[in-house]
This record gives sequence, structure tokens and C-alpha cells, in this order.
Amino acid sequence: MTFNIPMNLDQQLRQEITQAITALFGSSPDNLQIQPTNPEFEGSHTLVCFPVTKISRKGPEETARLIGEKLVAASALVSHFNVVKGFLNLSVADAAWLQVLNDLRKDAHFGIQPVTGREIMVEYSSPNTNKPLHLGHLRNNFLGYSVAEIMKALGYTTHKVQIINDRGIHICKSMTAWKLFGNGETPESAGIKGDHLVGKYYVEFDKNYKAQMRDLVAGGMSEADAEKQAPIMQQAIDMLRKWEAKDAETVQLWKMMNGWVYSGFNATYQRMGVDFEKLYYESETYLLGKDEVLKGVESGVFFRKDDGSVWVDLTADGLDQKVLLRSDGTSVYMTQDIGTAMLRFRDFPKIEGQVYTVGNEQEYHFKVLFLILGKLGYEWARKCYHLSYGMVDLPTGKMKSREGTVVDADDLMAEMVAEAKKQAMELGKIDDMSAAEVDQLAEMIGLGALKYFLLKVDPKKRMMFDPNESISLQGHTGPFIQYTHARIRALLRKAAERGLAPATQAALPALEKSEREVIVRLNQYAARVQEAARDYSPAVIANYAYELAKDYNQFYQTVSILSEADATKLSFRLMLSATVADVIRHSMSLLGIQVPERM
RNA sequence: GGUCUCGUAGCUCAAUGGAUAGAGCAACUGCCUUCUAAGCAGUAGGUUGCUGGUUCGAGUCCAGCCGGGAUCACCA
Repeated sequence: MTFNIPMNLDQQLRQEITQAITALFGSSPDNLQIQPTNPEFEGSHTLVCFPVTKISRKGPEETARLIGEKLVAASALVSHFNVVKGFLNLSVADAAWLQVLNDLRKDAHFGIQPVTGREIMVEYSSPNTNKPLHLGHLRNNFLGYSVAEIMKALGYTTHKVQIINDRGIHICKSMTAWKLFGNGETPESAGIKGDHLVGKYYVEFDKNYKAQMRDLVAGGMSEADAEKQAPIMQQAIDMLRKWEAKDAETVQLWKMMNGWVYSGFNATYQRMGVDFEKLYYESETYLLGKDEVLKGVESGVFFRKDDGSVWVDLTADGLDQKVLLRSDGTSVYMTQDIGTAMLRFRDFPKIEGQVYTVGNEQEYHFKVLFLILGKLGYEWARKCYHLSYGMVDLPTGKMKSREGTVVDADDLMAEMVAEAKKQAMELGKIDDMSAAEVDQLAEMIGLGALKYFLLKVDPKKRMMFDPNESISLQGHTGPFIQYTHARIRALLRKAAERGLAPATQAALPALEKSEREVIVRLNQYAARVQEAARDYSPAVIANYAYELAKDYNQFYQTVSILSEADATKLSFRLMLSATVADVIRHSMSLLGIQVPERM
């Protein structure tokens, strides 16, 4: 499938610069460095001329001047230039900028050139089922969802999935404690969300476990022995054994409590605004990798030790040896992940790879996993990517469930929405809204603030979550950008009331500085989306949306729009505003953030 | 200890090897009788942890050191 894609301004300019340099000096470097001009200088595009001096055999300033003169003479785009040291600052003609806006206005993809026929899978969330979601899961979910949306915007068919860690000792702990102390309590009888109720018994387990250990140690037992010997732990281990033996009563309890957790999770996911195409359950996949590992033993990829355990030797890759099957033949985490990966490529044969959104404490694990998949001969192993993100720290330090410093996802979302509502009411701009409309708006703003806060930071970096600062709705925040959108929409409504419509085709003799700057920013959007996808970084989009909103606000505050006497200018400014609103909405949607019509 | 990773304004964060390192918050000054002030303009705030090296050019690359963090389980 081929498209007739019109060349965009950046590509055209690059081509013209290459031609100019070739005409002047006989040849041109392949990778010309063209960067946005610093705001302190005039122009929009800057050619860094130092690398060209090798070909020009002249000083950087003279090289820049010669190229600039050539471009002004030969290029329809470049209107004038200035040289600062070795930097050639180019000013693009206003007519060209107007063309950029006209093209953008007509393009449903805002200049993004979609690829087609490519598919990718994005895994995110993937919680344990023994406690509710917390702040760390929020970063995970928002990141994974956003990366999937960004890939989608580039034309990929994306499959959002998660692996639910529904089996193992952790859920057995909650089950044991519930059995011992629950008295048949249910989410309904307790009036508590299912995931929180199960989490309550996980905490209950831990409390009793600790008390028992203390007693045992006081009685002279070593700490290591006490950890294993504590009666309640014995009961949990017994529970796991029964589960693996498919004991009917245990399986029934397991199903019931996991069911509570799922309905709780679903409510949380819904409020978060994330979704999944398919859920994988560890209980259904944990045996799958075993066959592949055994096959690997036969083909010599893995080896068996005397005690029967199976290992992979990665010392040649600079890593260690890693166990894949225990001596009793059971699977470990790695084995399960091998099986899950294969299952997913079987379910979705057209995906070219998958993105695993998992915290950076598992970097070693994924390095090993991808190496193993490669050794097993799977081509797609090279296209698997660990979207590794940093921990979210609190001002008090690391979140620790044992110390009760975990920030609960449901609580946090509720607080953010409540704060948004409070501030909206105080401003008094929405007094005529119905209660339902106010709630809907508060939801949009509160979640927008939270998502933006977590997404604006480079995913790879560890970040600080200060509850007081994060709840702020001013400055470099989601609500700032939402506000800019709402204000434009209000402007357009008011214009429509007065019978004024945005131009469909902009035509002006010249642009105001602030107008040109907004168009220059709009022109960068497609490239920034590409960059975000390349780096798996929603932060790129988040920062772009902020820059665009800032540029627009400056324009908004500098020129008059509805009271502009010149009808051509007025309709052009409406068109520019409408385009900004559209790009804000689009870019924010890539972050999973909705924008309001008024606020 | 081995490996990986981070260290930028008081705080939280930006900066494809390029120009005098930028925003927001906090502090201080202005701007609502005119399109939404959740906004705009301005002041102040820096030896980019330290020392070398590579380069025309280093916050960015390399080496060493100092200081955080992660990881190195027949846990997940």
C-alpha cells in the first residue's frame, strides 16, 4: 500500500539546504543538524554549520553566511537568515507557515504519517491478586496505556494485555487469614471493595505471622527457622499445596476471593480509564513454558544438573546461570514467562514484538528472558522491549506496604477528584452546571492532574510523588493544558453565537510573532509523536502539549481575537485557535487524558 | 563485592554532542470596566556531585573518585 504523502516543511527545507550546500561546495553531509532555533534569536530552523566546514573548507561563520545567501536566493521557503557564530538561523516565509496551518487543518492525523499493517502488543498493569492497586501501579498503567495509544496513533494495531498473577503463596496468605479470622466476611457484608477486603486479610496474615515469629524467636528458635516454622505460614504453604493438587474446597475459596479482587480491580481500571484486549492468567499459563524448556534440554540450549534441575548458562553473555525448572520439576517465574510469551505470539501471530511495562527492578529478569527466547530460536525475541520505569518515591522515602506508607490508587484518585471539585467550585465559573456535570468535570480534571503528573517525567527515571505538590492544578500540570483547551472552546462558541466562523483556508499578508510561534509549534507535533514512540516515552508528548498550551496562551494574551476589526485576521485567529484545541485534545488523548469544553 | 542506573536553581522536573543550561512550584513586582486570571508579563535564584580525558564544541561521550538506588534466589 502506498500513499501520496505531501512533503512536509521540515523535509522540504532539509532538501533545499542539502541542495544549497551541494551547489556551493560540491557535496553535502548526510546528517545535517537542523534544530529548532533558540527563542532568543530570530528564525525557526537552525543549521549547525560546524560539521559542514569539513566540506566547505571555510570558517563556520562564512560557511553559514554563504549557505544563508544561497538559500534566500534559491529557496521559496527561506525568507531571510542571520548568523550567530556557526549557527545559521533561518526564517521561513509567512506564506509557508500559512500553508503548514492549512495542511494541518485538513489532516485528521495532524501530520503524523501512519504506518499500516503492523501490529504490536503492550503488556501493562499485571498486578498480584492479594492486595489493591497502589501509586506504583498507577504509573505503570498510565505508561502502558499511553505507549499503546502512541503506537496506535502511528498506525500500529496495538493489543493491550496483562498477565494476572493469580496464583502463588501471596494469594494463599490472604486465603489463610480469611479462613482463620474472616467469619465469612464478604465485600457486600463488609461494605468494602473486594480488592481492599482481600488486601485487609493479607495485612492480617502478616500481622499474625510476625507475632508468631516473634514468639518462636523468643523461645530460642533461629530467625530463619521461625520464618518457615510459624504455624500460619505452614497453613499458607499447605493451602498452596492443596491448590496445586486441585483440592475442591481450596479452589473454590481461591476462585471466590480472586473474584472479589477482579471486581475491585475492574472498578479501579474503569476510573483510571485504561482497558485491556485480553487478560492472561498465570494459573492458566504457568505450566506452558515447561515443555519448551524440556525441548530446550534435548536440543542442548539448556542443561540438567544431577539433582534434576534445569538451567540455562548465560555466562557467555556476561550473565550467570539461571534455573528454569526446580529439582522437583516445577516451574519458576522465568519458565512461566517463556510460556506466556509463546502463547501470545500464537494468539496474535501478526505482532512483531511486545512491550513489557514492568518496573526497573526486573531489568535483569527481562534481559535473561529475551536472551533465552533468542536462544530458543524465536526471531521476535529481538523485538521484545522491556519498558522499564523507575520507582515512585514519597517524601518519606520508598513506599513500603509493611510500614503502611503505600499510597492507595483508589484513595489517591478520589482525593485528586475531590480537590479538583473544590477548586472548581471556588472559582465559581461553573455555577450553572448541574451536579452531575460538575462531578464529570472534577473527574476529568482530577484524573488529568494525576495522569499528567505521573507521565510528564521520563519513564526511565525514578520520580518523587509529593501529595501536596501533585494536587496542584496550576503551572506545569494537566489542568493547565485542559484549561487552555476549555478557553479555546469557549472562544469558538462565543464566535459562533456572533456568526463568526474559523477560516477554512488561511491567507494573510503577514503573521504576528505570537501567531507564527504557535504555528511553528504545531508544525513540530508529528515529529514529537515519532520521538515519543521511538523512546517509548509519553513524557515527550506531555512536555509538547505543555509547550503548545504556553505558546497559545501567550498568543491569546497578546492579540485580540473576537474584537479584531480585520475580518480576515479574525477568522484566521479562530482557525489557529481551533487547530490548537484539536492538537491539544489529540496529544492529551495519547496520554489518556480527556479535555473539557469548559472549566 | 560484581553488574546496571541516577546525581542539573531551595523543591519537582526539562535540555537528538551545539549558542548565554530552561520550565513549574515556593519568594517578590505588575496585569481582570475588553475573548475564562486554573492565565500573562517581569525580578531573583546554577562551579550541571568531584577530578581528568576525547572533541571545533561536553549537563550529555570515556576513565577514576564521592554519594543515592536497583539487581545478582530451586521468590515473584
